[in-house]
Amino acid sequence: MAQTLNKQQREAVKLIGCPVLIFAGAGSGKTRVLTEKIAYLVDKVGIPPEHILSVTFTNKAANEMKERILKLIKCDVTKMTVGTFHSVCASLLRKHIHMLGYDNNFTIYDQSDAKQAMKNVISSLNLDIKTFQPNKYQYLVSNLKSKMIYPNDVLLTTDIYIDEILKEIYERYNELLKENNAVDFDDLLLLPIQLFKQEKSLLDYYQNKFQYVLVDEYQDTNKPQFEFIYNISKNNNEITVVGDDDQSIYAWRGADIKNILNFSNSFPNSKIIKLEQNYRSTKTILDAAFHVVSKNKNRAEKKLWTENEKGDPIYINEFENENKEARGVIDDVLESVDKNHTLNDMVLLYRTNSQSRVIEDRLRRESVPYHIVGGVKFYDRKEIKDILAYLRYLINPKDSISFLRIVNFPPRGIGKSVTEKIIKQLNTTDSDLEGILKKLDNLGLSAKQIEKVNAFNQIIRKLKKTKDKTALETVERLLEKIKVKDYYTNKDNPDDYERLENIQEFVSSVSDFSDRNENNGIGPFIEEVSLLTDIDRWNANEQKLTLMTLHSSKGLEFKSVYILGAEEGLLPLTHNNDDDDLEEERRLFYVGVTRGIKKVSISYANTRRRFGVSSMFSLRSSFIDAIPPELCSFNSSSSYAKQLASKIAKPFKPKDEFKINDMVSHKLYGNGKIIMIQGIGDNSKISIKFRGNMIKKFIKKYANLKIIN
DNA sequence: TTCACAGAAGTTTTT
DNA sequence: CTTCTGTGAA
Repeated sequence: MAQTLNKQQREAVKLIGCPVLIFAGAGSGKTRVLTEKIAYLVDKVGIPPEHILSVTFTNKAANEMKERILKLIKCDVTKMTVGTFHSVCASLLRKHIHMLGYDNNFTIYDQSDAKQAMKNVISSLNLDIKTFQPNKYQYLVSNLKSKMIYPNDVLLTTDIYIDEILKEIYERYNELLKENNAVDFDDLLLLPIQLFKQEKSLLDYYQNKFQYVLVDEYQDTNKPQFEFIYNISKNNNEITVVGDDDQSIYAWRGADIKNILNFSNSFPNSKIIKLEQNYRSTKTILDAAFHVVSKNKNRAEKKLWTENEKGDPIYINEFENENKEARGVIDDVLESVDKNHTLNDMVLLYRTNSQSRVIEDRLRRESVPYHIVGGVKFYDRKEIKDILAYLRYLINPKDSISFLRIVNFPPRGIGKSVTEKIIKQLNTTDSDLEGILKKLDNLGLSAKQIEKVNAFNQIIRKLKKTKDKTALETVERLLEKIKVKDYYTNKDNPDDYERLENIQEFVSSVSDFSDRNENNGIGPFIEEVSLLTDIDRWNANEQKLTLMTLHSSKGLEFKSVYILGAEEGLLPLTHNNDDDDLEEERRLFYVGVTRGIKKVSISYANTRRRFGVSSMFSLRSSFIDAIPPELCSFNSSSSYAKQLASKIAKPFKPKDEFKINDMVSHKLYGNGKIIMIQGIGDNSKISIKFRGNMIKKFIKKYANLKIIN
């Protein structure tokens, strides 16, 4: 990174008084420009921090931005509003959503909650769940919302045709959410716009509050996001957006490339600045990436350049199958670690989350520490969602989705017949969930059933007393009350052990939250958790190898980048032969390649298992063929296989560092002695005798045992 | 009501 | 190959 700003960067920083669009290519220092601009606005122009709104793509980026501003100038960054669209909108709604008939303690539904809600809607409309798949309808509704098409807009011109049934489902879904005092991710963006429309004074307030607006990754904004910032800044005209049409990779979730391409029309008298000097990558990497993306018809003409060296060629590696690919790539990673790289210099990128499995298996065998971004997210795990559901229900007693999740978990004898009666009452009368649970008499329940529901009510009532304590206290009390640890300990399912560990990790994250924040009740905790993305939990400084999807890698950089599975049908991933889709895949590939600083390796496998069984032959990606061969170094399968043969000749032997009679320590149970080992490798089962002759059996890879002397 | 088992279905990408 | 769903027995 250059020490001083170049001419265009400087211009972008200092240009105020009109809307500014910065076309910033990969690695051109756009985040730096945004940061410097904010510092300039505060320090030189004299705009108070509280009048600045800066929107980033992830919470992580927001935090980094704040830190970087602090390094440049002295100011109170906490007064500044820096965050993602979703988090900014959420905190706005916390203050004003009552104007729309919700309570300010509303719950934010993530997509699995939304799916559950959709499922309830479809069955309450007596529709066949097989024909009207909740998944599909949730997707359809979300798509409509992200285009700001409402139930009453029966449009034949859009690509989604709203028929009567979709309309009814859509309407009923919205009603259900409102009855639950809940919003989904789309509502988070839509409701503020509705508020602005409805309450003119509120719009005035925010126009006045946010005198200067900055937006990062502008190419990936959708219609509601555009409306949001447009409303706020249309009078002041003090707005700076940064984006790169070549890196637009979220059209599938409603991001509208027109937002960036038509910026000048939306904001009159705007100026455009182009940042075309790349400070990140080698000439070779840039050249290769350009040759791929320039195949796109739909793109603004531009070319990045760099003063950096030519550097290594692009390494193209062919493998027989996905297992050998994983092995080959990891061998290369380990070799680099021996030379001049550390594990966190490198990243493994792939198109679909499911590709991580084979890689993980290999990494575990080699005992390489790694971290996966995405996939099954931590807060999406069943055991964590259950606990969160309790917390959410404590805050928002109208939340029927959370209620249904916890009313019989851990099992307390409240079954389908009871919950169905409650839900029916909810759907057919005006009373809300809270009211129904207060008087159970007229539900037609047996005395025993009433007793059980009251036992549940009792637990909730007791927990409510700690509601205003710190999140940590509430969670600890909760775990104690519902005896969830006992529930998982007493069953003999090997997965349950991992569940316990996750709960433990959850508790430490709550504890961490309580330490970190002054305002540390369960409300703020849930708010943070529901808007946290996986990348926010990722620590780039840890000595671990990072694995993530190409999508997640946007905005990051690594000394060495591996792109796996570059095969036709996988990257590009094609479901139909739409040109627009192919162009987006190409941009995705472009994003991946341009993450690299020094070295980019691309690999593909000749056969790849999908759905576990069927092995199919695959062709190498056309994206590879778009890179001029003189920029590449090819490793064909056969020669690579030979190289490998000499290296891999020594048979792989699992590292079983545990022996019978070893003393080991365990996070939960303390110290104990190994009395039995069944099987070998990571999946072996280890029996340990702890204090008081308590014997527990663990799966090695999950147990996290440490040898003690 | 709960648990266990069998069968079916499913993979883009994420706030 | 996994994860979810539905069915039947205790």
